[in-house]
Amino acid sequence: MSINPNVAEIAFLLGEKSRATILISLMDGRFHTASELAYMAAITPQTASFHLSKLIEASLVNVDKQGRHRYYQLANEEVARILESFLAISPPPEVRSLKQSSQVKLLREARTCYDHLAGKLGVGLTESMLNTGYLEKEERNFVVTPKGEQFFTDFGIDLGQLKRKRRSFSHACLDWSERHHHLAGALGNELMKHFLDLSWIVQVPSIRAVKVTDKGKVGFKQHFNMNI
Amino acid sequence: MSINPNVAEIAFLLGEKSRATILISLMDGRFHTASELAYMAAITPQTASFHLSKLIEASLVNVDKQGRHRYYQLANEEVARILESFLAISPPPEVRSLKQSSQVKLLREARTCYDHLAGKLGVGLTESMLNTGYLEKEERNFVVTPKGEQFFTDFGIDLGQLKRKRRSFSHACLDWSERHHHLAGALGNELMKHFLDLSWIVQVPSIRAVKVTDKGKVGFKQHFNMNI
DNA sequence: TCTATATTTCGATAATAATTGAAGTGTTTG
DNA sequence: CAAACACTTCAATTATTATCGAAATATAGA
Repeated sequence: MSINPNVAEIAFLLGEKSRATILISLMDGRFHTASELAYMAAITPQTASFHLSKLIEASLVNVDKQGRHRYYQLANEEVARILESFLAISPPPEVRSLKQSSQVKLLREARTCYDHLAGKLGVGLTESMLNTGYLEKEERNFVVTPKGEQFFTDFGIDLGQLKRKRRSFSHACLDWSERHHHLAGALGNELMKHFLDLSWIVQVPSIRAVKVTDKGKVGFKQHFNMNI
Repeated sequence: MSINPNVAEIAFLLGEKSRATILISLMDGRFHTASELAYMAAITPQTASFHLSKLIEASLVNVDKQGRHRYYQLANEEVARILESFLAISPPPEVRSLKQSSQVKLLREARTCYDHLAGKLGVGLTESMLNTGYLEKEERNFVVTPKGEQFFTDFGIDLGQLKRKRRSFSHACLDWSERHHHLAGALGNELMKHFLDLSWIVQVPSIRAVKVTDKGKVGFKQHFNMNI
């Protein structure tokens, strides 16, 4: 019984914190840019690039070049399954299961995804804006309707300035817990920053969860017709 | 979703060739000594000890101290399952499946286990010696009967010298392919060396398999009443 | 073309880990 | 008890590898 080299190779690649974080980040099925992945793993883009090249070499990850962006994703279903089995293998420590499960609950409820809102809150917000006709979905992006432009301006968001930024203005981001798209990009980022400024949401320390304040509950109801 | 540190930790431990070899060697369910494991992984006992202490710390492996020996085994069923799933994850390359399966067949037939015979040949030989009354099983050991002493002496094996050796004389070893015990220890080793000297068996290069020669077929039939 | 941005490559450094010789601990055996 | 043995611990060495600053490349948009 000789060991299949793949076992050790895959295990080796997973056995490094930064790479494990990158791979698990990619498990949401979305494409991610190298910078996003670097941010998530708390390393510099250079280091992320170094790790990504290793992952590509091992056929665990693919790149999709689009202009100056490079979108990374897991190479195929099997890789995702392998990673899933890894996660399944090491369940959260039993002792802290109460705290742990409440953390997962919080994350499902509302969290940051890179620099915008995700979870029930993020998806609900996006759907609300689609329903009220502020946004329209168009392939991988959301576009702001004239009605939306009026709304965002009244709400205190300078769309002109955002559009001038070199990053994606408003792309759709698939939510791992909700399995629906939510708003990402500069607009998604600006909205979240605005909610923080308005104290509608506060960040939960140490995890990526956010919480809606009482003030936020009123605000989301009034401006977005959402019941939190 | 924060990453469970266990994922990276377990993967890290598996991602090293020597440790992977040790772990997979332990998958046969038997206890192994540090020296055996070092031998299998082709490293020095010091290095094996170093790796084993890491594996113990991570609760993947247990030790059972018995006198000056320390018997290592997988910590529990779950660890075995995890390893199994790893092996399942990376099946042998399809292209070589024919060669691969014939190698496994060879190993099941007859192989070396550390320094004695295992597989069908090893188990069959042991059962033959039990049936003819040369050996008797006694817990984890085999004992040589008076009839057996006569036989081994006639066969050209100096039992006195073997008993004077500081290693286990004749313990029972569980066979992973046959799920039966076979003879290990100094006597098992001496028998195998004797078979090699007599050209009853030859080693198959690069894998741990051995092959019974035509001369061996006659010999095993004549002296051990075995049909190969 | 120039600038901002995203990413990679290069080079150097720091950190980490595997390996082994030598020495030490504890155990069995004659 | 002394010698052989199984194994570990220590210490030093040698890879290996992760990391990041600096510079290069490539692209999009003004």
